[in-house]
Amino acid sequence: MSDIPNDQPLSDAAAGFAKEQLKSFIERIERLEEEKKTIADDIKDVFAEAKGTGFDTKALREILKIRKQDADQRAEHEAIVDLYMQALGMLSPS
Amino acid sequence: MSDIPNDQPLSDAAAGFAKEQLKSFIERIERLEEEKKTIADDIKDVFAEAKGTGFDTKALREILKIRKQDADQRAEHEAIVDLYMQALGMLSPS
Amino acid sequence: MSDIPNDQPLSDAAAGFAKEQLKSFIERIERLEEEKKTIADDIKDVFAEAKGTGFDTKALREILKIRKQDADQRAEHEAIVDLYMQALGMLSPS
Amino acid sequence: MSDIPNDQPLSDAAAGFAKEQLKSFIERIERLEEEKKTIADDIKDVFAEAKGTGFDTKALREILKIRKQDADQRAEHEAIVDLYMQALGMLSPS
DNA sequence: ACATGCAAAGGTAAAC
DNA sequence: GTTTACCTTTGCATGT
Repeated sequence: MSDIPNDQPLSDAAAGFAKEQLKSFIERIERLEEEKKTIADDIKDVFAEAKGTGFDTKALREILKIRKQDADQRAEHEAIVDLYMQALGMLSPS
Repeated sequence: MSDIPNDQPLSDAAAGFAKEQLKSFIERIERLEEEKKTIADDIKDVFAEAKGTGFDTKALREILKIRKQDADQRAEHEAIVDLYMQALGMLSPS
Repeated sequence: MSDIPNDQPLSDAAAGFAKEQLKSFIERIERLEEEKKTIADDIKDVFAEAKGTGFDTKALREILKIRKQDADQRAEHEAIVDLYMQALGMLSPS
Repeated sequence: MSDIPNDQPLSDAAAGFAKEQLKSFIERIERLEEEKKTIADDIKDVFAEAKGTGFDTKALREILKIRKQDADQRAEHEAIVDLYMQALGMLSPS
């Protein structure tokens, strides 16, 4: 529940600066959130289109999940290989 | 990495078409999910930057939430006004 | 922020009953949370013991993660097989 | 799944021993994680049961949080008292 | 169309 | 300070 830092013993210029910064951060985030929502809506549209073409969305989601898991696991396997190679001194520690 | 089953009583052409369509849907969605993740990461970066500048992220999130609520309320209010105006014949029905 | 249900127009007996019930639920949960914490501590102990024996805990965690992923993926694969079999009418829908 | 690398300059006996140890640690942890999950599920069940009886789970969680804070404060207090007693020679150091 | 249950994502807090 | 795990919340799908 803390507030914006130090607007008491600051010059008006500094306070105004912090205010502008705050406004900037807020607006940047809101802009990005908007873009994110747009993309989320696009995804929904694609699902709807696929459903309209006769595909089962539940199966589609399942496929996407598995493909994601595959990718994750590939990354994990590489991570553990690196870890072992480090342990064997075949790789310089990061 | 198995494909969709093509042992239904479909012509090879139709099966191949469905397969291409499926591939297209999957790839479109995966592409969009990637974009969504990029933006989510961007948002994280902005929060990190704000934190580094001395702002309290929890307070920032609270402000964003309030502003979002306000926006929602405004939208809802306008929707009701439109509805009334439609009912009164002051607006053409959508 | 709602409260315990209906303690206004209830007989003292009913109110007492609700109070006892509440106490019972709270205590059951607190008991379980305690057990959960004990086990979490046990896990930490095993990691510490392994580390003391010369094992790299980071590698251990990596192995555990992969084994978990394997299990999850096996379950997912079975789920999608079922889904396809349903789609092909080889399985009754759940 | 792959094992730990045994191409180090270790005797076969030593390598086999390490392998057994690793397996043991992994299995002990997985066993404990399973138990932890069981208890977490039990807790969920109790919340569900409470909800079914008409209690507001959000309020229940709030009560639990407050009681936990109280317990933590009490524990902290006792720790300080112990510390003082140790300092005064009224308690043997841990 | 609504309401409920479930799954995924994000946020928060703790552990290393 | 970074990462990881838990928990909360939200949105999505399903059924009535």
